[in-house]
Amino acid sequence: MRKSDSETETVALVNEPPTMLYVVKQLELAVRVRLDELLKPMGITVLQYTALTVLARRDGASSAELARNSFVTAQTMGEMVTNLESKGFVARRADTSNRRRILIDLSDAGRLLLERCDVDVRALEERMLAGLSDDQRIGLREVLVECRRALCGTAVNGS
Amino acid sequence: MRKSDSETETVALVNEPPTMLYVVKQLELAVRVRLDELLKPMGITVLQYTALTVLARRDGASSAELARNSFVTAQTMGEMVTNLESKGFVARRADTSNRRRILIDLSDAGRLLLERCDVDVRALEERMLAGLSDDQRIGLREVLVECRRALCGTAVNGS
DNA sequence: CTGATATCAGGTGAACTGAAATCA
DNA sequence: CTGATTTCAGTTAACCTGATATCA
Repeated sequence: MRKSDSETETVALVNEPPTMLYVVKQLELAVRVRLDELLKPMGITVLQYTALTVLARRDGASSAELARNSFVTAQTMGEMVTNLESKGFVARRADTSNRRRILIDLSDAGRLLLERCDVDVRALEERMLAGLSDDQRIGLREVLVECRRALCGTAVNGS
Repeated sequence: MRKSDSETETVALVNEPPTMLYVVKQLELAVRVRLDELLKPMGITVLQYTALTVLARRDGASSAELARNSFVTAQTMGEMVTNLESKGFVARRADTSNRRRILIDLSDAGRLLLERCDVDVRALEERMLAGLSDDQRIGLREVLVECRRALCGTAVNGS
């Protein structure tokens, strides 16, 4: 399994290339740092921003649904929603057809915040993809979605 | 800016596809959860494991170097190294040529731990890539590395 | 009764800023 | 003196488990 032909001149401790898992992590790490720099002046964290963007595409979701989508427990997501609510970016609303559920909506302030971030976030994404051809961009999206699906059996959208 | 042609039958709030930044994050999220399940029985966290794999390829690095490689502050990395040292997975060693630096090495226990994780981590990676052709795998690595480089100007290896 | 949801309580690992000491 | 490294102290956001109440 482990090939030992050390062709490179580097330190021969482990001369295999980094794993794909590591490369994925390194990219996400770089994205997170840049996104954090961008969002800090806006008063929200990367995770809060992510939750807001999910709500922008799935308005009226329950806290439990958001939790499943983000791979966290219902308690954790409940705290985050409370936090976002106290900042005025989301509002909770009772579900008339099911009194145990509490639906979550973006507030106008939340929508405005996302719009204000939009330009900078798009610029960041463009910067990340700058060295790629159109075909590479399309292929990258497909491949990332496929990898994600292979790991958890769910679509990125959360269905 | 906001196109209003609601062709789909879903909630027409935002019918654009998720951003690439979001897809990258979702994949890393899925990887982290699976890796966490895998590493928990080994007694280390994903971040500790990552630090160990970096040391396996760059033995004798300083805490500050590791911090830069992982986009965290020197304080944070210092704590993590202390943690790993107390578990016996790394050892600190004085730099004879520069007394302010403290070099960090994997211990035998640390190397053994990585070897014990290796099979499961490789299986996880293979699971993630299962739906991809060889060409797609090669292309994915190149593209991810290029995206990372575009965001921070450094090679994945940390030079 | 079972299962899903929400929430409270308590705790932890991981990150930050600020400040200080050491040393090239 | 400047800059890099390490480390101490305090704080925070984000996550966990466990327990509890509600409701379909």
